[in-house]
Amino acid sequence: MSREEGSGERPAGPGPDFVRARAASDLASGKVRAVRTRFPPEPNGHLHVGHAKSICLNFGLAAELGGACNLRFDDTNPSKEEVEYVESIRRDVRWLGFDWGDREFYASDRFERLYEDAVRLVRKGAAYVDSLSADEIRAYRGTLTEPGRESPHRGRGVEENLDLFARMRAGEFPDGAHVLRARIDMASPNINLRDPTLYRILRSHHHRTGDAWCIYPMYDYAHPLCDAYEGITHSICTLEFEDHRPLYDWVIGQLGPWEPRPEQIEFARLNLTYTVMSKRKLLQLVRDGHVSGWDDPRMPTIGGLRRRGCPPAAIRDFCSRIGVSKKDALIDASLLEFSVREELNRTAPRAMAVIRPLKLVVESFPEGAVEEMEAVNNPEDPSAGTRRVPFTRELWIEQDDFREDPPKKFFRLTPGAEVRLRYAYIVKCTGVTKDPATGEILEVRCTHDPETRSGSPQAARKVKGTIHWVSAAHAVGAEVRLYDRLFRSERPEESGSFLDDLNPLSLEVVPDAKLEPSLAGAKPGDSFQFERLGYFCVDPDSTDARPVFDRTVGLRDTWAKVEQAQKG
RNA sequence: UGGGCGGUCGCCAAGCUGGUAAGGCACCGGACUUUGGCUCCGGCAUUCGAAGGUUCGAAUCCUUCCCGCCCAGCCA
Repeated sequence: MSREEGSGERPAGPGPDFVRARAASDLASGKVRAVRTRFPPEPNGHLHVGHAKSICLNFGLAAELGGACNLRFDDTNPSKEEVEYVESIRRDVRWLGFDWGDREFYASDRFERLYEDAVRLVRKGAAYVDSLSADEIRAYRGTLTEPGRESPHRGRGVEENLDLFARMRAGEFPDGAHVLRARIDMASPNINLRDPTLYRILRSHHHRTGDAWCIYPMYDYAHPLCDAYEGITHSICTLEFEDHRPLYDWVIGQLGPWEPRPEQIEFARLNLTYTVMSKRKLLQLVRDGHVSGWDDPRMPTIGGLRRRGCPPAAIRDFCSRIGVSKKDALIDASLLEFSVREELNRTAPRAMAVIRPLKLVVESFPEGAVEEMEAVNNPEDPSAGTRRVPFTRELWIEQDDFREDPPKKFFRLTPGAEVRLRYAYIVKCTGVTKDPATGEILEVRCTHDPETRSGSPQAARKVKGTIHWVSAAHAVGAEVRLYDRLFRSERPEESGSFLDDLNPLSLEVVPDAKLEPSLAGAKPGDSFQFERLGYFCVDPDSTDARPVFDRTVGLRDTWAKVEQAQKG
């Protein structure tokens, strides 16, 4: 197997996983002529990173092997599904960088064929209409350790079953009156094989078929058949469906032959530290207002990651690094952050912004004068060019960059010490002005060395630190939203108490940060690296009058670690 | 104490036909640096859930045991 790079994406992480290996081998052995996969979301919620793992696997492996991946909506339960989700899912998959061409399918488009196949099942005696209530069926099913009992209706004749099933479809019975069941084995140790329900009567408006149907197929019946109808070769799903595979094979086997004959392969779903991934919990966060919506930047949803400024390439890289296996894994959130930083480091233009402003007065610099300093847009990408940043006598610097009483190894501004102002001059702190009443530092004062202007020979002088700044007269005020992990613990409490673990500091809004003027024209979605701080993205709430930036992720902060260590 | 599936470094994960433990993240050193960023160099499992056994040799084969996850929707 060659280790060629695919479509420009850098290979990362381990080699082929067991799913890719199997698909490749099926292709090599001639078992399948071409690989066909599918991503089959139910349109009843928004996609999240866990889905991204599946999307990258399904679309990725198909592309790598010269096959194709279908987008299929598993819309067999109209009571929970809505068309708004369909649009959201399509957008998210597309945004992640995948293309399903004209292969967009819906289980609901197969309702007629599925019904006809169900009739075939009834004809061959492999399915029957049961008239037990839901409670009775549950009671008859037995338990994990005791076999189930056969329904008194299990022996109904084919003609009666055909008649009943047709009348179910015709709407002659109320919801729940009857159900179509597979006739397999009520004593099977695998509960999924104890005559599973294939069809239920359900009067609910379907987002695509309207009121054309009042009976709907169950997942275990519709899914394998849709795979077969679409010519899927490898039906990749998550571990909890492992027990369903015998049923999947049963359905496929009853109604074949199929060419190709689809096979189900299961892998472990993604779990990430400091967040929750279940649909129910995410919905609760939104419904209860713990976050601003499905696309709140703290949410692990695709919409949340997008709004937060996470590039799709970073998500793809992350997915390639986590691997695919059958082990229940809890991935460290720092791995996602790593992928995000790596991508943004390459692509995000740099800019200077001060989040917690402290006035710095350069006493030796003439009042009213403005010098344009040349700044590099992206040291990782020379083609990004340079820009000019205005320098004046009064600047904003970061509060963290000045310490009247510095700890050891503090390389920033302190009384009597020198520091370099990025792309400008080396300045020396001459003192501070304090509020006589509170003792609060009002401003820091310094003088500059005019010989050290950036680019001049004298600028090569070594100074311990370099800090960023923004000209006070030119600063653009902005709201900056600092996000942190949504939960306090790696595994937010299970059950309903996960809400107790919410991190109260997951969002800090800074109402008046100071940005360099070049940031004024930034558009929603644009990402920047605010030098020495982190990566920030323009939020959709942003307006020209009031820019709003979201912190995607901070830069690695070695000093923070050192300082932390010093404090013990 | 029914069935299914897992258990290799703090977190992931290669290792599948036995030959003497890849890689990534994290972490710890150091170099470089007009971002305490990036980059670079170095460190980081005598051990593979446990115990036996087979073998010249086992994470890889056999046996037993332990731990974890999933399944009793007319959800997917």
